[in-house]
Amino acid sequence: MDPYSSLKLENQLCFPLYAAAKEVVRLYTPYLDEIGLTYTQYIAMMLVWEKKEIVVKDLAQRLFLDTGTLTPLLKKLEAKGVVSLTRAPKDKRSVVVALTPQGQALRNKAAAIPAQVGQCLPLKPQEAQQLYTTLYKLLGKLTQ
Amino acid sequence: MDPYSSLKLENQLCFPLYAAAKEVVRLYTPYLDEIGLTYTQYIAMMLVWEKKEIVVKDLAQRLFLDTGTLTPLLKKLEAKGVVSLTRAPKDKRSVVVALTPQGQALRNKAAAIPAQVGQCLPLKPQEAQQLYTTLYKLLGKLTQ
DNA sequence: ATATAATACATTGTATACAATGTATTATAT
DNA sequence: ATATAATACATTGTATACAATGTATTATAT
Repeated sequence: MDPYSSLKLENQLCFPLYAAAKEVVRLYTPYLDEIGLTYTQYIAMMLVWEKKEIVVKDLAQRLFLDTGTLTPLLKKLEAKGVVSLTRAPKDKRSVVVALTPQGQALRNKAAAIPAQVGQCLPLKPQEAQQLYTTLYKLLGKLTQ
Repeated sequence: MDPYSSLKLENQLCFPLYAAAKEVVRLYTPYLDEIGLTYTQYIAMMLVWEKKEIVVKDLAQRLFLDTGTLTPLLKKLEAKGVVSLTRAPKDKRSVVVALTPQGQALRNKAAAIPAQVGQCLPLKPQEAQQLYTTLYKLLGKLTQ
């Protein structure tokens, strides 16, 4: 019996998770390139598209990212003109990320991406559903 | 019917994958800090521990990483003294990553980590198994 | 009312991650 | 045998990702 078998890469759950996440992000890249977003910018925009306005704190919480990542990323989105950044009048510590007309226009370009990428994901609907459920369960437990 | 529903973060499979991977890596960090490795260094060392010697090309293939990531990472592992890097005599384009005595010693320190982290992973054995299988299926299809 | 704590974000420093490009070596076609 | 292609790795540039720390603002305790 190999005393180190638990240290084998193939016996780790973390590794396929890490690698699959990277490969799926890479799958998005050519489509995202066309609309000028990175993957992280894309998931941030998804929340802005949905909420129209969202405070950095909430964005950070929903995306599991901290301000060290978000602050520079949001400045880039602002530079592209797809969001505006303003201090909240009620609480000047907060920064409101708001959708601009250009950001709304970008949404139309992005609308086709989920279907395009989805077709490249080689999972049956039931497998995808199960993966989704398990991952959210994991996420919920890991971040409480 | 919302024409943008597919663009909602909560309807994406990629997002929980991306976020869960990050959170699981974060779960490793305190344990890896104790032995002075980053997560990526750790998965690289797993292959070195298993193979004793492995060429950069094979390492890249197994880890789904390219040389832009691996070259500097391997130089850091070399600086720590846990691997040696030498050009292969048979093919001077290849670089052989070999385990050193210090690298072997590090393996003993690392041996406890999988069990420690495993206890923090809130999944039943059957769920973990299913997740593992689905992720490898996904990886296999994505990288062929 | 005011000192203190907590909050929200910004900044700094370190470490990936990868596309694009460069370079030395080896394999292949003729 | 030699020009050309392919291979393996290195380098450069851009973009995260996050721990640690700093700063302005707000909440709280007394």
